[in-house]
Amino acid sequence: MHVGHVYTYCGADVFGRLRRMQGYDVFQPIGFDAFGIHSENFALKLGKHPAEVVPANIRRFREEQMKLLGCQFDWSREVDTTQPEYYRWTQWIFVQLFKAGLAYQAEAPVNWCPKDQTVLANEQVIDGRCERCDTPIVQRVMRQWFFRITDYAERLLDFSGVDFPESSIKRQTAWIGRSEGAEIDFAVADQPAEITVFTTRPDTIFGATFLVLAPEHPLVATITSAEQREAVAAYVAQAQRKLERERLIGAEKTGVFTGAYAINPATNQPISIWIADYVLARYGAGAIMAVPAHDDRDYAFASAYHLPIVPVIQPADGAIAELPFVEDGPLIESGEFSGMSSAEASRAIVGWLVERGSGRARVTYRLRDWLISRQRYWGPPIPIVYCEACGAQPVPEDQLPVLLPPIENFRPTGTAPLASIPEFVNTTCPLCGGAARRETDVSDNFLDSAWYFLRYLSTEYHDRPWDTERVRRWLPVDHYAGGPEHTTMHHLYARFIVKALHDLGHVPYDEPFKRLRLHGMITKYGAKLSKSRGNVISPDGYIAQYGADVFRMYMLFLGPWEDGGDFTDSGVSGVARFVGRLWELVTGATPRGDATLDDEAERRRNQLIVRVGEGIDGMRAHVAIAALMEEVGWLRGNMEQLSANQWRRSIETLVLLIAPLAPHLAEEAWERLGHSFSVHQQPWPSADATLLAAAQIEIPVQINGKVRDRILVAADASEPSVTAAALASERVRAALEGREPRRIVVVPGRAVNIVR
RNA sequence: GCCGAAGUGGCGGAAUGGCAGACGCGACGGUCUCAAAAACCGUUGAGGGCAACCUCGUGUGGGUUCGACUCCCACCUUCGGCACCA
Repeated sequence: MHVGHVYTYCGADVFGRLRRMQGYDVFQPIGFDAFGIHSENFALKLGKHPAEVVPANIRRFREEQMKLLGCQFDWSREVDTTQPEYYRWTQWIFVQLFKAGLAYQAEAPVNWCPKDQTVLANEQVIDGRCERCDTPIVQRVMRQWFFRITDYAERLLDFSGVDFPESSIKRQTAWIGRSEGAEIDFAVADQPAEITVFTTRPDTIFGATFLVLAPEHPLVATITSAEQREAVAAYVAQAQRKLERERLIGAEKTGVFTGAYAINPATNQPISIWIADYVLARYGAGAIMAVPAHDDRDYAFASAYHLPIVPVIQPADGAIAELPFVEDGPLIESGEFSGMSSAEASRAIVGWLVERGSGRARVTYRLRDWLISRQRYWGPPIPIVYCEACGAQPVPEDQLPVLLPPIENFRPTGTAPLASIPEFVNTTCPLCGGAARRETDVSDNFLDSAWYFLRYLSTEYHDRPWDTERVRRWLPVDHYAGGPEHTTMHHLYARFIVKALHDLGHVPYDEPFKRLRLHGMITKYGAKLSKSRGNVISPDGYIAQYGADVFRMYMLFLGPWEDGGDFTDSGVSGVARFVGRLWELVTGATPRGDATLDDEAERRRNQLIVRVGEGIDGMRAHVAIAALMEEVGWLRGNMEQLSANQWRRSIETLVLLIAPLAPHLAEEAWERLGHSFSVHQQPWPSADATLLAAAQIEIPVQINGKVRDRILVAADASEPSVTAAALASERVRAALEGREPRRIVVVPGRAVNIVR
């Protein structure tokens, strides 16, 4: 555990504790997501077995670290995703999706991590590198299991019912990447084949002067001419060897002619068909119509290979366009469509293609189906059995879980470790009883975490994954505290799984999280905390020295929770000093002062309730802590002017308000004040709105926007009386230099501005 | 290149149209002490003035407004994300 974890957990805990005091039933669960490559690699590094390392780590994490933080986790409902009673239901979800046709097997180009020796989902490739080990990813064609998350693309774009940060919505939307356009079929000249392309610019079809297929396009071999066969084969082989990253970033456009021609359905002219790696097999149709006059990439390619460039769009102002001209504009050289605007022409041309049966409107998504298989050991076996006669069959639900067998050599080799265990592989078909083989891949770690919020509620149930009544009562999650790194992975997957389970009748709602709040990152000298950088900071020493309460508050005092911050321990002493002063107020003698400041103290007390509550509610505990510090300072300085009753009222409020932030201190203080256990079961103090404002307030008097004086007026003073008071001020009169004000703006309760 | 967030003292930050710099760190001065630490008290945006006070000041340039850190436009910088997505 490092200080980043403390920041995350305590930020969420302070919020949860406030809500509990505010009278909500708060369920704050915790669990361990300990399957997956990360845990397995860690075990490999230690030369131990994950089944041994994981429980030991969980124990240390829970007993020696988490429990010291003072978070109100419900440990009785802890989950551990590596336990059979948990992953049984992960497998059950797989079976539900399989039965619904949402899990399927396909031969497809996939991301392969050569170091981890497994495939990865698209979301788990960061900048062309493995999300876990940073190794450059290569493409491989393999038969793998996928979830049809793309079927949910449209619904995943709908955030209308949830309160998510704008950044999260934007990122998920961009990741899903909806784009409207058309599919257009091009007949191949002198061959029975047809090539379908996807374009967002059907209006430019008259300018399509060649076609480009991705090297992996299934028709490449079919259409290539005998003369070009060798060159094409060489190019395809070369493209396969390249890392995806190199293909994407390579500035130079490369490609090769297939020797074949297609007919442009708009012009009826033959156009050459090329293969180039700037066209991606996994997007759209894996093939494009190239319009070099109106697309940067096609222009670069056409220039490099001396292909024809035909402008068919004009700038709206009629100027001669500098090519490539990628904006919209009126069509030229486009037959009956000439003169139409891009938007108008797109509609008309798609209509015309539909009539001829050679095209259709089409929406495409950048989102890929979720690749679920992993050729690794440490995960839930995918619950599928292959039978010669009956094909792929799900393991019957009453036979779940498919236990992960304890094996010694689990080192990844590229083929699933489970495949080396005949006792595991060989089984019988659940349908016909004949000999069958088990699936030997395990499922993606992100599937484990895509549903745990459902399991927390019903950890004691062994006959069902969750109790419907409890789901109805507690879910969806009211406040989900997480990291922005999960935006296009965990959050997206969880939303998908819940929507799928909803459609299958297993949960009554279709968004897992109502309110999402993202925490910022804790850095050291501006760098992310990581073992490889050697800058991981453990909270243990700080907690031992200052106590958990001081450390919690210190971390949150860094600034807004969503901003994170750079960890320097230079400010811990300030929080420690504050806690010491508060403690003195609680334990010191009660003053019997003259009560002259009782009214002010009461007003401050009410204001404090509002400030602390609003600060915590907005995940800005630092302003709540600052307000508490101010109040402690004020009480210390005005003891002699407060009655014993008012003093006690103020101190008790202070203790109640600090309870979410410093739970241990507050409990002890509460007891010292003569109350019984527990301060955390007390209601959050309510502020009396009528006491928030003072009878007399000080407001600034500005002249031309510059503050020249401050005057004391009644809070409810009328405009004319405020004006009169402002003009009566010595300083104002001096600044006016005898001139008549041209205008006087009175903002009730805030300011007066005199325009000279 | 595109999308997003942010730029305020020496530092973390506060103020979301009305007194810029709350609160804290650091620094400086003081009390206590043989001394130091701790604790406590005070000062601390820049410049000017003996002083009361004055001038400037929230990345840069423009704009809206009686009034702008806050709203609008353009730009610069930093961070995060996406990136040949047709």
